[in-house]
Amino acid sequence: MKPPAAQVGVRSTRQRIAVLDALTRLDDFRSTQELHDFLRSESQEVGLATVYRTLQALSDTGDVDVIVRADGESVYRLCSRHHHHHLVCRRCRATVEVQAPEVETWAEKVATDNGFTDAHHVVEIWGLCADCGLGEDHS
Amino acid sequence: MKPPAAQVGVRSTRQRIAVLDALTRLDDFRSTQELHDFLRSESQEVGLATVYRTLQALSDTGDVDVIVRADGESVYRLCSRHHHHHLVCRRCRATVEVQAPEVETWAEKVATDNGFTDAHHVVEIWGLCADCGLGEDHS
DNA sequence: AAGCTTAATGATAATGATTGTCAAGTGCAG
DNA sequence: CTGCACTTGACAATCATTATCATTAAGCTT
Repeated sequence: MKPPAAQVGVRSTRQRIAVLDALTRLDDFRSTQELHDFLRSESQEVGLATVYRTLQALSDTGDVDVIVRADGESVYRLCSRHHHHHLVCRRCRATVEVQAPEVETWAEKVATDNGFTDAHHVVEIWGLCADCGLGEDHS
Repeated sequence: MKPPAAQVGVRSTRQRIAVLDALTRLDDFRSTQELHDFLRSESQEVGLATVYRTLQALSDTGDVDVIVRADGESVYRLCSRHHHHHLVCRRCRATVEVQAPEVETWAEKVATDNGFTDAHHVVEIWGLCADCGLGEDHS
């Protein structure tokens, strides 16, 4: 009557291992497309849809951090060593990574004080970098 | 030589007034599409593209707050002049406004230290509010 | 090792939010 | 009132992400 249920569960595939390995080595927030390009640059053939699916699964299980950038694109990073933020030039897109222990503490406190749990935060600073801000003249 | 420059600046149009008015009455984070639907439900005919443009302009001038939801969609809400941040429940979307003088100072310093000028920043804290975090069980 | 069940993959179409285009409309200084 | 630059709106174009579905392969079972 009952078919002999072959198996149930998550399988370990070449593709998943490749994505996880890439995340380990990149160690920074990357979009799905970037991860996909990176894998291709190493001749690791993994379908784009599979990268999407894998990242989604990893984020569901909490193995990777996800943040949604200002343009709406999601970026992923292996959970979760040194958390840092970004200072971005709104003109040339130059990016500086910023550490901010005090902000981490502050965010955690704000969340706790308001009864929130399991809090994450996103901090982005936009401005004009030294080069772009020189002859700048906008109201 | 110089053409008699009819005018320069932002104009007050029926559409912009309608969007602003809708934001005033809704008083909560709404997506562009939601705003557009709301306007149509009141027979306020405003093109979708115009709603997008208006919200974008308002966010550029700092008249509305923008946050990017977890699904990548941007949502807007009229905001008071004073700069503040948000603590948002990722489940029920309850929002708490947060003041953070120390973060303002920090962001300004980070920008200046790196040669950036005219800096703005966005700080969002996501978590589970007291209600939603109660029987929570996510690995 | 071979069979077998079903999760996983990948090529591609579909979706949905947002932006670009451009002819037609309109606020407002003169 | 007039003219022009700012705006609008209908629709095409983008672009990230998701759905589809036939094919491949992980890993129990025998």
